[in-house]
Amino acid sequence: MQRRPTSFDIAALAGVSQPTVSRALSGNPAVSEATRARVLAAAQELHYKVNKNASGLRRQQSRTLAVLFFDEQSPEGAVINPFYLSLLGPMVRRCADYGYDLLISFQQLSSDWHVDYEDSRKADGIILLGYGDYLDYRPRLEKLIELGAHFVRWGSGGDGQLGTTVSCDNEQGGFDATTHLLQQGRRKIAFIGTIGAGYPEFNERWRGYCRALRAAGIVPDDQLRIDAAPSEADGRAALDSLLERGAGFDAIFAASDVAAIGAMHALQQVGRSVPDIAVVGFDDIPAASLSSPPLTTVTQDARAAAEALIDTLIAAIEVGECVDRVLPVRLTVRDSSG
Amino acid sequence: MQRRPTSFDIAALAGVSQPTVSRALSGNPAVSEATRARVLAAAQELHYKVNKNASGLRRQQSRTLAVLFFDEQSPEGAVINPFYLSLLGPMVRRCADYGYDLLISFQQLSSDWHVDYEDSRKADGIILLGYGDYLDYRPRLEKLIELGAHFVRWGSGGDGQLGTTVSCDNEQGGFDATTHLLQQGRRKIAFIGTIGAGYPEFNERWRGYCRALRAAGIVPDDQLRIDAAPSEADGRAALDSLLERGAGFDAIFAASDVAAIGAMHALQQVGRSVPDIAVVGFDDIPAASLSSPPLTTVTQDARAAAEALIDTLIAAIEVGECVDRVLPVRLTVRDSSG
DNA sequence: AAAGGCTATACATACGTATTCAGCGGTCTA
DNA sequence: TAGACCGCTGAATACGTATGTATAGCCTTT
Repeated sequence: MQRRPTSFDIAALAGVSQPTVSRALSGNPAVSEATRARVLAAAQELHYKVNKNASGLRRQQSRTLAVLFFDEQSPEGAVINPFYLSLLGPMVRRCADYGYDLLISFQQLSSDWHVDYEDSRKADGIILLGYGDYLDYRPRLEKLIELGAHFVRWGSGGDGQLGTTVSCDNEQGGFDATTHLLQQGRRKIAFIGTIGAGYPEFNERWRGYCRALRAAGIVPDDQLRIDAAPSEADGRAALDSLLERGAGFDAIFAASDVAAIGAMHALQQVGRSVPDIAVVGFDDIPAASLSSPPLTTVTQDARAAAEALIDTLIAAIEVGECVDRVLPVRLTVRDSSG
Repeated sequence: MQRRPTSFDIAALAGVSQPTVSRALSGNPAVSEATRARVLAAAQELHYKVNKNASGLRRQQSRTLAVLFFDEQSPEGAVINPFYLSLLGPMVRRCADYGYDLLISFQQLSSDWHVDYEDSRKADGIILLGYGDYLDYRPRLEKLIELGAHFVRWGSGGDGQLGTTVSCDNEQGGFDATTHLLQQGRRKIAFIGTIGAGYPEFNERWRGYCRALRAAGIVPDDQLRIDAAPSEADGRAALDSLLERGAGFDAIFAASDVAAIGAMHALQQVGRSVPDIAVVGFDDIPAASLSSPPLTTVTQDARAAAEALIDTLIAAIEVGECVDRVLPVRLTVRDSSG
């Protein structure tokens, strides 16, 4: 691998000094256009790329963003939320647009906050994914704030939140999904998803569900709500307890796709056809379109989410402004809701 | 954000000079154990972390590996093979063990090789994922070799390959899947997957399929083989043409899970039950266990694959040895194969 | 015409680390 | 006992860039 050209090589070729090269390439207005053009030509010719190490050392920054995935412990290896994985590609692209690199970390929820801490020194900013209110996350966020670190979370915006948040409009998604079912003539719509602690987004989806019902003159029935974490097994179990309760229902709105799929399986196992009992999920994970029947669900636009996260974080770093953002959602109707 | 401590701060605290700190932390044997202990204690106390920029600048290396995902162009955004995504977490962990960072890039297959080129200067080594023999990849690999870059590919090992490859035992996987179906008493097993150009792994899976059939005294029937790319639509279409041909079959081995799921859907649509016609896939993507019925498939161990990739690449970088590796596969039997 | 202001560039330096070389005390050998 | 040698540490320096400060040239102003 031949030696990389340095800014001195460019300077020599362009007939200027090294500092001028640096300024020309960084868009410093003190450099005349004629000079800049010569420098750019020379840089192009030698395939010159700024040395990130040297540049970062000098500027005292890394031009790197860290993404922290918090995965739930599972028996064999960690299972990452598919939605978060789908953010990865678009995030990388957006970062590249800004000239930032993306550093990926996977964290066990159980591990120490030390890791956040370390990442806060390696990167100019942090993106927190999968950071519900599992565990005692507050002290960790407070620590980050105390360190002066820039960070953005994906999740429920909501009330007593710490730091900046980007989220999708969970409440509206819940409303749209439920309204869709109502429009199909369903009246007894069950809700599958844990309310209260654990998954803040679920609370908002639940609120949207209730609002839609009330708008149709229906009072939410507590008999039709079952706790379920986002997992296939929980979705299955939720449906079973629903049947046990004996409360009649003609549709299901699950707060997560995987639980919705679990519920569909359980339904089919007891011989109930699925477009017959309509099912709607939330997330639009890849498996949603592969299930049978394909799952109607609330789609979160991964690219928009990724770009919003990056944009927000970089704004926080470079301009210092911190504005929460809520992204729109879209109902994707497939066969599971008739 | 308070100023990061430097090696000078550690030196002062430990009562030694800065070079000694550097040596102590990098495990240089010239440092006495007593001194090293003092240095480590001081470093711990101040939460000292080596400045990557400075270190990289001095050593002329980045201690970074680049992962290049090559995604297939799809109408809306790029769809990444779920298996590759599942490699990500384990790869990051393994890298961290070695003290390397992981830089992620997503590439359009159509884009210039310049990107590889650039990445080859930003990273000490490159991992190529999704680099089938789509397009004209040979010249690009040759360019990388010419640059003296270290890289490892995931894919089919095979014959005229360029560079080092880590792969799973596709041939054995095809053999195991087919043997499993034979043991279930199936005799007319269709193969769904494109043979020839495009997906080198598929050829190996096909070879395993043929070997298993021949071992059972069955001659592979060309009527029972249908081309299909790894997509749900192609799997569906493949099954339709299979039915059109009128060749009877009692089982299906698909060279990819997504095609297998597509085929199952098509089967169910024409009223054929799936454990009745047995279906086996390949990959064990997350959706495989969520399909209905859950899909029997050949599991590639993502963690083993990730670690093999990293280990191989780092060996190439640090020791200069390049050994191809083939990882074992495992048949995961679920309900789709009765 | 001399002083002042402005523009475009060069000079010098600092960022934090790793490494080469030199030095210092002590042990071993002849 | 002198010289060679070894184990450990410190001084000096280089990596490539970005930036504060100085300087040279030119134009304006009175």
